[in-house]
Amino acid sequence: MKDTISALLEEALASLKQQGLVPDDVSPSFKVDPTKDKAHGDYASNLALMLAKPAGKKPRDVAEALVQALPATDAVSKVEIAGPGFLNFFAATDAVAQIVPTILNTGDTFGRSMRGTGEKVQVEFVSANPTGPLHVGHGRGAAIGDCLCRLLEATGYDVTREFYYNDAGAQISNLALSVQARAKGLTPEDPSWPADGYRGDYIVDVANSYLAGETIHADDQHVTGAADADDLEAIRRFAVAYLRREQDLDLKAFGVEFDVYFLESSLYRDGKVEQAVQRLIDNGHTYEQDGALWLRTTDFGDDKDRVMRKTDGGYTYFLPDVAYHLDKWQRGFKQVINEQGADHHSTVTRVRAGLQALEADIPQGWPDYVLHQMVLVTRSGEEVKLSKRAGSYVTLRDLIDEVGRDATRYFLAARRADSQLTFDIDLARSQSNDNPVYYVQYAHARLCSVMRKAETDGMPFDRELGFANLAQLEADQEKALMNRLARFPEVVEHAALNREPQQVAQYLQDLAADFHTCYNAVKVMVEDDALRNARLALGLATRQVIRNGLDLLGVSAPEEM
RNA sequence: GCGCCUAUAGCUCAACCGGAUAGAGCAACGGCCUUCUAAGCCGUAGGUUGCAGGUUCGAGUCCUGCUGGGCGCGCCA
Repeated sequence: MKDTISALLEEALASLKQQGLVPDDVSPSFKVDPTKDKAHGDYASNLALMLAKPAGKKPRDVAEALVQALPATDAVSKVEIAGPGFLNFFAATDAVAQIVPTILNTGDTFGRSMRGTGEKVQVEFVSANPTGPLHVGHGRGAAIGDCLCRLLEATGYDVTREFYYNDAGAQISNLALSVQARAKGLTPEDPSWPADGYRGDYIVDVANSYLAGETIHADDQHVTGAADADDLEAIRRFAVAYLRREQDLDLKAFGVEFDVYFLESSLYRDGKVEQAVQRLIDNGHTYEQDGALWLRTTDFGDDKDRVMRKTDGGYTYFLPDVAYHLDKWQRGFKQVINEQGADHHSTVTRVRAGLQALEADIPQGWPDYVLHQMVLVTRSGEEVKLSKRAGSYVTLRDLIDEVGRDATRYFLAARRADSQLTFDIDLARSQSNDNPVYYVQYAHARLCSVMRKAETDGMPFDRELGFANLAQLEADQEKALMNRLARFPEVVEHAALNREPQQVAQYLQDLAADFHTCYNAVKVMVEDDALRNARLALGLATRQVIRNGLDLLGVSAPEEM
């Protein structure tokens, strides 16, 4: 419908140009938007307002000329000029209702497009260090990242989900020392406990498993505990494998799976870190100072230069990051999105600066970043800070176990990444109308119930009869619902291109509200065969779109509640 | 001190490339179940979009300055 109106306006615009009312070189990016107020029709355009200045006329006069020039069509029943010069389009009921067969004929693919034309996109997200269980912040990253991937896939991109494991840095040495200390029976209270050691109870589990000689299956590798508390290297390998497996299990329980697990250690093993260093030195962007090797990132917008090789010969985390991103580029990803916590935002400038310094024809501003703000968890109005297992933070596993996968995913993905999120456990658990997840799922279950009723009453949906009588869907609530359904594809595209999964959640709540309103206003199971089947068709279409939308969020669509 | 994010109804949040009278839910108040799931619906009330300027036909949205909140400013990641 929106496209139809845009096309009509394009023709009218061409006609005005021909008449000499508008200069030929004007091609405004005008909008055709759904109206907020029914009095303004179904769609409104600002084209006349955009043309007023170049045409040297009053907006309303331009609007008048546009209306005159609009080609005839039976999709639109009425066009009005309103306000400062908006064109209000009233869609013909028949035309609006055509969305119903469109949805039912395309089914699961309704809302999908080939906008991305199969282009490769990589989304890196979660990327937690294998030093402990995933926390709520990782959960937010997982929910946002995975929904983004689903949106991009629905928009026609070839998506790779990637998880980067920092398995080579100082944090890992720290982990090994902590597990070793536990294996030797030390506790964090002991004076010889390693400085900055990990204190959570899970370290005890790792140590016990190691001492018991258990075998860990993580990814493609199997690591068996050497049971030797003095073999720090064996402890390190075992602990990393153990925690990676644990994180994988949590992510699986959350419905998130990755295509590629990229290990930081592989960058060292394959010489990619060395190559990156050499390239930066060769390009003349480095200098030695205080016994360290620095990269002049200030040449590329950073506020201070950064150390890349420490006085002890080791590299700072930032250098493998640069090497890693060069590798992404060389793998052919013209589009890369990094989803991370905003507490790491300082790496954005740094990594981009490092990539520019490589002089590898990587565009400025590559890669994209989606940064999410902190998550605060509350219960009974109080902040929850501790979990026994992890110590100082709430784990993703805690949330999934307590409130369920659907509610956890929905809550973590339904807010703009930019704003801080308060995760209210009581609200997420509540099976009541103040819980948005249930509100949407209930709409789906209710529709399933209607369909079941149609079957059991011996009046199953007759597709041909339904499609033939869609013009009978004349109630305001039905028109509003159909207009909402028609918007789904643009919502998907918009959410994908702007990297804003929360728009899908917002849309679903609006759609569910439109449906519930309709449900209360209009009875589906009426005697009149024609009318009943038209309404069943609308119901099925609504159910399909709710299902498609929930699927983009990775949330289930229950048939009964 | 500097950088990034943020401020919208009592609360939690929306608002598509700048569009018409800023929208939902919760909480409050009043209604709707002998009829397809009341986990629902209808209605009432609730706003100087943090403050002050600017840009223009038009600003919650863009620009500048302030104020409050979060995060960051390591040879940690």
